[in-house]
Amino acid sequence: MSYKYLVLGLLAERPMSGYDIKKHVKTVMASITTASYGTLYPTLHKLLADGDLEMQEVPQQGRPSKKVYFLTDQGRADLQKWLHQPAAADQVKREFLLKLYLAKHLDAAELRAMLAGRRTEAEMLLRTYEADKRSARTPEQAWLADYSWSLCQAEIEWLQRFEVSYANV
Amino acid sequence: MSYKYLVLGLLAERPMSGYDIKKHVKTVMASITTASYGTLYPTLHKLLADGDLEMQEVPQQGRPSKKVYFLTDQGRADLQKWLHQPAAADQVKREFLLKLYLAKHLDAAELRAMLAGRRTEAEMLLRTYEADKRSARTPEQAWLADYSWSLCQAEIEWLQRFEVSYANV
DNA sequence: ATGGGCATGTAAATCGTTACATGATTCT
DNA sequence: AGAATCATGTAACGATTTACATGCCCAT
Repeated sequence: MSYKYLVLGLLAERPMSGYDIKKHVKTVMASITTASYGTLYPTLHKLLADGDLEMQEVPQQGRPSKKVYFLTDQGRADLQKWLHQPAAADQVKREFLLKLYLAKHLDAAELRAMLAGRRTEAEMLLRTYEADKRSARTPEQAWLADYSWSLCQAEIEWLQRFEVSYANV
Repeated sequence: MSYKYLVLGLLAERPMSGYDIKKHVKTVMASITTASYGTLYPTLHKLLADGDLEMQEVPQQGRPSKKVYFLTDQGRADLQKWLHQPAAADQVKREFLLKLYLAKHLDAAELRAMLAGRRTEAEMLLRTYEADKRSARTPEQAWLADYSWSLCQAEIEWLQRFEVSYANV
């Protein structure tokens, strides 16, 4: 997804270390990305080299010292520019879609099982989004959870319609 | 997405060359994947080496000869096994979601512009799905188009609700 | 003759995940 | 004592895209 703007966007809010960013991503942004250390640290190094970030090492008592990164003017400008561009139209690369497309190789019972399985998964996801909505601490977090919830709900409804209509065939 | 099963699934229907697969993918599966030659040919070579496929070169008059691939029993078994597994729960990695999350760095007018832009894009996509629904030649193609249409429609509705509620803030 | 379709492929670059490597401290 | 948390990073691997490279035929 280009993690550049993820990093830039989070650091625009407050200076952070790589570890801080990973924690933030894991706790409040899990529905957007799963960015790992293997991506995050190299991204920070690259942005530092490119002049989008600066870094200050902060010693701590009883802990390893932190490398705290913060935006330069250039980094801030890059972020603003990106934010003002329209979001790239992204493909919905779902494995499920491929299986649906290849459903001719399944018999009716198998197809129904697949759809039911998918719906069960989606219903579980929906519940995590509901939890996200309740625990949201900023408007942005709430929007995100609500958006994801809405699309997930739409998928469940589609699956239900499909299951009903397919049962009659 | 692992193109293995895309290739296996298409070849299960009828033997094809890499070129044929690419054409099929481009014309009727555009909403699922954009698989390029750089992925397709190496995937075919690998599946051939792994014993999932066999190949026969077919000379043609006035055209380069084709390498037509078809499934072995092993390939057919692999495909069946995969089809019977539940689809992996996939993340909705949308660039738009990241921008929404980072919206605190935009002022109200800019946010409205972003949402409107996104809605316009989604409405265009919706029209392509409607065209896909009309031109579908198999039930599977129709399901796919209908599924994509439903999710796209849900996104548009969410954006409209958001635009309305946000206009009052 | 130029562009498009048919047909094969490779190379370089980018992107990302997973697993590994290290080491101190704090909680149970 | 062992597990979790804090904190940094690298290496190997795998996946994918884009661009390149080749060449024949057909229609305008």
